[in-house]
Amino acid sequence: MKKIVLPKKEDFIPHLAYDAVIFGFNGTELKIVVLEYQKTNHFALPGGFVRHNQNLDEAVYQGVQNRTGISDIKLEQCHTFGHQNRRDKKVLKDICEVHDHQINDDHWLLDRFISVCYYALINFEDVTLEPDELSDSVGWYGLDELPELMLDHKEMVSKALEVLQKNIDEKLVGMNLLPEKFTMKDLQNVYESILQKKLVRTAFQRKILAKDILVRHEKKYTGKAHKAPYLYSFKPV
Amino acid sequence: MKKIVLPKKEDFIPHLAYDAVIFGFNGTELKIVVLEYQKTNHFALPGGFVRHNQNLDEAVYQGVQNRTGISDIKLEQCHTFGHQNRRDKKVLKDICEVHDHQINDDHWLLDRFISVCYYALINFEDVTLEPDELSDSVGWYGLDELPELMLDHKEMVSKALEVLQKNIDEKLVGMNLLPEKFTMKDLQNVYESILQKKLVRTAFQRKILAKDILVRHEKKYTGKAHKAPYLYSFKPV
DNA sequence: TTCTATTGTATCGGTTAGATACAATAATAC
DNA sequence: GTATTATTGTATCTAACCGATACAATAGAA
Repeated sequence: MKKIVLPKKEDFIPHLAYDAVIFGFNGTELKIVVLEYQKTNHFALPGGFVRHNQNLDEAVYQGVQNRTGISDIKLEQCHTFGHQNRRDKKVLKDICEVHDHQINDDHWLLDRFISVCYYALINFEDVTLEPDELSDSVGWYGLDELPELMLDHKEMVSKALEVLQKNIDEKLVGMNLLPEKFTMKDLQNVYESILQKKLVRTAFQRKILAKDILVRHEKKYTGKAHKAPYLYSFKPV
Repeated sequence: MKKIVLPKKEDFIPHLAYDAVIFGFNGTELKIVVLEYQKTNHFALPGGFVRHNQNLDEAVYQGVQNRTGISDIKLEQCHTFGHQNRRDKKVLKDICEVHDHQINDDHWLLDRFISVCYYALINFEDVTLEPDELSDSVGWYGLDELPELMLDHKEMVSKALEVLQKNIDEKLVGMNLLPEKFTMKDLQNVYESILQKKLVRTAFQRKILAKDILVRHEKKYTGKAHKAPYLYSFKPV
């Protein structure tokens, strides 16, 4: 295994980290990005540290891009986790050892970290996940099939979902979660996946149309034995 | 002037601070707590640092108590401010110099800090503000009469107000912003101060009564020449 | 007794959401 | 070609909610 270079203590703000909950939708399912650290069986949200000469927002944006290959997304803050027991020396040591680094108990990476949690919502068919050198794999996991996550990352996922649900209307407009043209059912699937509940079809359709944010196009013939739905796209701003 | 002891670098997490926007209401006006640093003409939100052996939440709670005398309040997180230019060496030097400390440009207090902002809502007649040794005074300021605040503290106030407005219904129930018994008009004043807009009297009354969270008591005779309003209290949970 | 300001409540119209009904329709079965 | 089936688009009914308006009740002053 190629020996990687550990982040240098002097480059980063100590005790401060970020983590990101990246929600993706592919037309059917809501999933999130989870990294697996090589040969350790440890799973985690993509996260990292903030450089001394970096804005927090930028650190998160660039870090997510480096660790997952995902760029050009809008990340929003959701909560800062600051409990003093959010550290796990064993996990960090495991990860370092796989990469041929023996680190002492007082190594800065094993310190207590405060972590600022961000979240984003994207179409997961628009991106190709590319694990960085620390990670064995980076993949999409459904919310019900998450592996055991490091530290309080599970709690971060819950918090991020809560915030996303509250902001669903603003987050969805014009976002390319769906292909350019989509049916009303497609859009309802997005809402139902995020809100994690069934919506009333007729009321949903009426509500969305009343917003006056969609343009109606031709019908979509699927070959199924029933009326073909119209295709819509978001009105350009 | 008594020479105070500066916080010791080794006790605290470097580069990490908190600040608190404490909203208070006295039956008429919404105000926030602002500290004035002695003889410097610098004003700031109550804030401080997090000890290595302290949870973030606890640091904020204890810090607010130490710096303002306010205890027994529920603080909630609203945003973390992490722009790299949120530092102001001159202001910090001024404050230290007043207390007879000459500090160098590379002193840790002059570093760049990431700050986690919290907010709370209390009845400001329930507390006696007691400035700590760093502060000249600690006082309540109306949102329209705020002095110039340090760094991005003005932005923190805006953000906190925004979050408070969104959560007003949950924040108010059972909170002792008002005396034990109050009139509907009193309650409407609270809402109007926080939302910063006039509400329709009849609709407000109907909405609140429909919630079924109030107990109606005797009337309140103020001596004015008109119908006396009923007094209410929050239903015990 | 009259007057005035405020309070409590009712009513009307507009908006929104769930429930229900139903016509339109695309492809299949016959 | 006709009947059948599942799905879609829309209309209608009802209940909840809110602003606007109206109005009776009333405490104290004039």
